[in-house]
Amino acid sequence: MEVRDIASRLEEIGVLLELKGENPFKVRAYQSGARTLESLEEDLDILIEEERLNEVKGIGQALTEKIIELRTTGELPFYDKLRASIPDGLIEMLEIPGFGPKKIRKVHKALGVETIDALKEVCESGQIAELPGFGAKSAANILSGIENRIAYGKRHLWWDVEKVALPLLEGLRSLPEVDRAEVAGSFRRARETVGDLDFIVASSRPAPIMEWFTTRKNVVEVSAKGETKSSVRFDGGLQADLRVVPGDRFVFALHHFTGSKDHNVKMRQRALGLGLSLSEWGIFNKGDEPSEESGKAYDRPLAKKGIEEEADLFEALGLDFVPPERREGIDEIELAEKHKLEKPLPLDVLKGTFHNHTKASDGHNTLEEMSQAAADMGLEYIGIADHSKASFQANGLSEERLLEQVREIHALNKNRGKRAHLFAGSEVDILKDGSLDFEKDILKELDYCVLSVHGSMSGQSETEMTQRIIRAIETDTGCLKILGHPTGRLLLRREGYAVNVRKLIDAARDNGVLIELNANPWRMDMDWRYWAYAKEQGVPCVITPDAHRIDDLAFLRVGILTARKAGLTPVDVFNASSLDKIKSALKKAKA
DNA sequence: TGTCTAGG
DNA sequence: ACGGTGTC
DNA sequence: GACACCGTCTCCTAGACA
Repeated sequence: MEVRDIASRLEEIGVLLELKGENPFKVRAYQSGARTLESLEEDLDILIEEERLNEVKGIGQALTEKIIELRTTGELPFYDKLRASIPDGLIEMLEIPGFGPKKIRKVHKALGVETIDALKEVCESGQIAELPGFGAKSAANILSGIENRIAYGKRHLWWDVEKVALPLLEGLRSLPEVDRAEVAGSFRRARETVGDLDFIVASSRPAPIMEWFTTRKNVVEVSAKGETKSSVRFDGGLQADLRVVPGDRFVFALHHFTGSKDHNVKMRQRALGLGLSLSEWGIFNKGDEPSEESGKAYDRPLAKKGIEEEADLFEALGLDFVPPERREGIDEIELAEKHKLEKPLPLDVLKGTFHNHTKASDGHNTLEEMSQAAADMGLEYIGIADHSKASFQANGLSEERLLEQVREIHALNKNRGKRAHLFAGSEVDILKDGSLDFEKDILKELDYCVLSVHGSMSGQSETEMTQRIIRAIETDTGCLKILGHPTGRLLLRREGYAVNVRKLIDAARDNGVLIELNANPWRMDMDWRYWAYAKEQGVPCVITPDAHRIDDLAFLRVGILTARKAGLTPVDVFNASSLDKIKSALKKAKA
């Protein structure tokens, strides 16, 4: 089992133990074990080998055994038993907003409630309101929480959220009462999916802003409307929070609500080390408590003056500016301290792209339209990689149709005017046994090919799938190879197939194969978390939109944000190179 | 008031 | 459950 | 050196409820 999966398993054990009402310190032990595991500097296998795992702070006897078991066998009977000892209904109840482990336990113990339906009943019958700590209001809230929990818990594609966020942001900024406005949260960090939207506004007159926000057309529910904070839900289920803060606190609120949580914790720890205390309300000297009468956290003097931008806030803690995309609490603070944080990729870094479809397979535009659209975006070149014949469902091209397309591309390039240069490629299916859907005699006619798995995705073990793809990576195609969407995931729809991504990266390194950052909002594959390793191994990234129509070329923008998140720089990104350089690289790959 | 939940 | 302390 | 015992916080804040 992968290290990250082991960590989340430990995390889950923590949750389950909490539901069982176990010793809170035991619960915490699992949670902190999960944390340390995720940010482990050393290689887990080496630690296990040398029997040094229990020397790691926070991992003792019990956790060591469980981690080893998960790593070597992927199984953990302790977990299975624990899981089986808790009714599924109780775990489901965690999705009800405002209803956490303690309350679930209480209701379970006092009334024997084990399912959501039973919970509904005791709410309606009034039994729950009798319990100490509960009342009529609690019952009503639980009931509405049950009704909405599906929509509440749902996450949304970054791309879809942006369509809601930008018009709202623009609207907020155009209000006369608004001094500054930004979107914060995981959207600003460019996470591949977003739970809810957070808007932060600087103003001294919140009321009209709240009013404007809660009366937007697509608002279906106003779940909170206070003096400084409102929450609404849009059709489609997306929730958005608006917070209005005084101008001199804007930066602190923006930073706080941008997160991530882990990043915030690290920032606050750092502040403490400097004798300061950081919160969403400002940065204070450690001893300064809020004044007695108000008790409000912001009611103390700021320890630093003149913090107007986030960069000032980082500087106050002795750090370089950390771009929002990097704030995941991984290593960005250490890097910012040592002035080693990569400069964020500029939004115009790409000179061209690869992996796009046309009408010939399952796209909607012609070669000419695609190359014109690419030029309109300021790109010098665009690669076409329509599906191969095995992708029957996508109208994959036969050998004849592909060769015909290559001829057409050459003709268009001869007389291209202001259009972008076209590269001839193919998205070649990696078949079940790891062979490719086209033979070398066809592939060598291409400028490049994208190797992707589309069929027979289930039923293979991680080892088999990894071997399958490695075999494809090692195949001589007579042209440059790009590994396409390495895990095959479709966000919010289906998990990727089981595959050892690190081994794929190693194989790509050994065979001079590039890896795609497929910026199609459903994919975002390879995942940003793996790129640091790819970069370390010297495997270049190709940012592609996997466009099926000209509008999809815009996906490149979120691809760049994701590459920023991964800490990639222009030298790591293949298609940051100009047309001439790409041409010679492609030629070299054919030699 | 204390307890619980939620938020980053 | 972990880690430090004190005890034999 | 094994064992029992005991305290245990990654940070900081708001708001709902009884």
